[in-house]
Amino acid sequence: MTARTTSETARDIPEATVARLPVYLRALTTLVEAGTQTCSSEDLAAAAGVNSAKLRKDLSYLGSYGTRGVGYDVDYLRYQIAREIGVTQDWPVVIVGIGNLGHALANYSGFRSRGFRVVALLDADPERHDEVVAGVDVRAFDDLEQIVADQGVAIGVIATPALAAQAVADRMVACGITSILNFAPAVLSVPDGVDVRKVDLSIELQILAYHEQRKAQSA
Amino acid sequence: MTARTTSETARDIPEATVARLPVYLRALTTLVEAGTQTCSSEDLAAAAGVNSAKLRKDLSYLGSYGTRGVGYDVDYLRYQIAREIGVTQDWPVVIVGIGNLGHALANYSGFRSRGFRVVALLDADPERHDEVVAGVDVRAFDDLEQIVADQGVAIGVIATPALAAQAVADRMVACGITSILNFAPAVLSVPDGVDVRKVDLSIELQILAYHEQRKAQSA
DNA sequence: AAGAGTTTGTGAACGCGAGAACAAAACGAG
DNA sequence: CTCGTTTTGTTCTCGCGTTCACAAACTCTT
Ligand SMILES: NC(=O)c1ccc[n+]([C@@H]2O[C@H](COP(=O)([O-])OP(=O)(O)OC[C@H]3O[C@@H](n4cnc5c(N)ncnc54)[C@H](O)[C@@H]3O)[C@@H](O)[C@H]2O)c1
Ligand SMILES: NC(=O)c1ccc[n+]([C@@H]2O[C@H](COP(=O)([O-])OP(=O)(O)OC[C@H]3O[C@@H](n4cnc5c(N)ncnc54)[C@H](O)[C@@H]3O)[C@@H](O)[C@H]2O)c1
Repeated sequence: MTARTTSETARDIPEATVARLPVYLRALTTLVEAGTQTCSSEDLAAAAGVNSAKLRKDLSYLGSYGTRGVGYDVDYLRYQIAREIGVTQDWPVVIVGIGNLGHALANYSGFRSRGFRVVALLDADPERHDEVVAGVDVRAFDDLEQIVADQGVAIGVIATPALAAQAVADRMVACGITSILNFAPAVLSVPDGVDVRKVDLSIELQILAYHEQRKAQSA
Repeated sequence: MTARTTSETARDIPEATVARLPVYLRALTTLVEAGTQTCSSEDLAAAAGVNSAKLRKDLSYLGSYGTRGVGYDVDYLRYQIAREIGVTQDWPVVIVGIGNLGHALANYSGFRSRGFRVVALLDADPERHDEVVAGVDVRAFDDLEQIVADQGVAIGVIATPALAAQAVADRMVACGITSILNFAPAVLSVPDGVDVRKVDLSIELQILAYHEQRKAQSA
C-alpha cells in the first residue's frame, strides 16, 4: 500500500500497462457478449493473449476489483477499465486527409463503439468537398480551427501524404489539439504536452520481413 | 567483440533495435532524396526522432559501417540496413478481406517502394470478385493455397472482420504462410514459428484518450 | 466452525533497453 | 610528424517491465 501523492485517483499507471488496458477492455467486451458473468485472471489473460501474472499486476494499478478465490465480475471490471482509460463518454475526433486511408477510417464503425465520434473529415483538395463519407461531409482543411473550437476536439488523426503531415500537425497543435494519431510515414515534432502516436504499416511489414529472412537463413 | 555463435552473419539483434531499423531506413531514404552524401549519428538520429546514442548502439549490432570523425555514408548505410532487414528484394504479400481497409491497403503505393509486392487480393464475398483494385483483381479466398504455393508467399495481411480472422489465419498457416499482419481486433493463436503483428487503431486512440483524460484532470 | 480448495494481489528476482560517458579512430592543420 | 578536433563504437549504470512465487482472502463442503 503506497501513500497517494495527491488526491484520490492520482495513481501512476506504467505506460506498458496503459497500452494493454484497451486489450483487456476488448477481451472483457467479448466475454460480456458471450454472456460470461465472472472470470478468473487466467481466463481473461487467455482471452487477451497475455501472461496471467502480468494481467493481475496491471489490474492492481487500477485498484482491487477482484475477489480472491472467485475472480473478477466481468461487467464491473469492464466499467472500471473503461473509466480509467476515459472512454465512458465519447471523444470527438477529426480526421485530416480523406484519401484511400481516410475513407477507410471514416467508414470504420469500430470507432464509435469504442468511445470515439468522428465529428469532421477535412481535406485540402476542393474536389473532395462535395463528398459525404459515412454520413459526415468532407470539409475544407481551413475549417479546422472553427470545428475544433466548436466541438471541443482534443484528438486529431492525420492521414495525409507524408510531406503535408508536419504542417497539418502544426495547425492542429496551434488550435488546441493535444493528441495526434499519425498514419503518415513522417517524424512529427510537436511541443511538450502534445502526444503523438504513429501507426506505420510499412514498418510492421519490414519487421516481419526481418524475421522471415532469419527463418529462411537458419533453414 | 563477442564470438560468433554459428556462421558469419549470425548476429542477434535485439527486438527493440529491429523495430527501429525501418525508421532509420526511411530517414536515410529521405536524406538520399535530399542529396545528402554523409551524415553524423546526430543528424540521422534527429531525422529518425531518436537519441543519437541509441542510434549508434543500434547500428553497432549490424557492424561497423561508420567512419570515426566523419560519420556514415548515407547510401552505403541505407543498403546495409535494407539488407539486414531483408528488403533488398521484394517480398510477395497476399491481402485477405478487401473491404474498406483492404481497398486502402491495396491502393497504397508505399508497399511497393519499401520491399513488398501485393500479389493477390482475396475476399470471401463473391460480389467482390469482379473488381480490380490497383491493377490486381480480387479473387476467391479459396484460391489462397494455389497462390501461396505458386508465388512462394510468406507474408499475409488480414483485413477481415474480427470473427473471421482466426479462421483466415489458420488457413494461411496451413498453406505455409509464416508471417501475419493482422488488422482485425482479435487475438490470433498460431503455432510456434509463425510471427503475428497486430495493428489496432482503436487501441492507439484509447491510449491517447487515457493521456488526454489525465491532462484534463490535472488542469 | 474448521478445513480444503481457489484465486487474487504483491514482494522479490531477473533481464532487457535507454542513455550517459568515454576511449579509440579518423582526419586536417601546421 | 604531431596535435587538436570530430565522431564513432562500446562500456557501464540505472530504471522499467516481466515473471515467479507465495501469503492473504474468499468460498464451499462437511
Ligand atoms: N493507404 C494505405 O493503406 C496506407 C497505409 C499506410 C500508410 N499510409 C499513409 O497514409 C497517408 C494517406 O494515405 P492515402 O493512401 O490515403 O493517400 P491519398 O493520397 O489517397 O490521400 C491523401 C489525402 O490527403 C489530402 N491532403 C493532401 N495534403 C493535405 C493537406 N495539407 N491538408 C489536408 N489534406 C491534405 C489529399 O487531398 C488526399 O485526399 C499517407 O501518408 C500514406 O503514406 C496509407
Ligand atoms: N476500416 C478501418 O479503418 C479499420 C480500422 C481499424 C481496424 N479495422 C479492422 O479491419 C477489419 C476490416 O475492416 P473493414 O472496415 O475493411 O471491414 P469491411 O467489412 O469493409 O471488410 C471486410 C471484408 O472482409 C471480407 N470477408 C469477411 N469474411 C471473410 C473471410 N472469412 N475470408 C475472406 N474475406 C472475408 C468481407 O467480404 C469484406 O469484404 C475489421 O476487422 C476492422 O475491425 C478497420
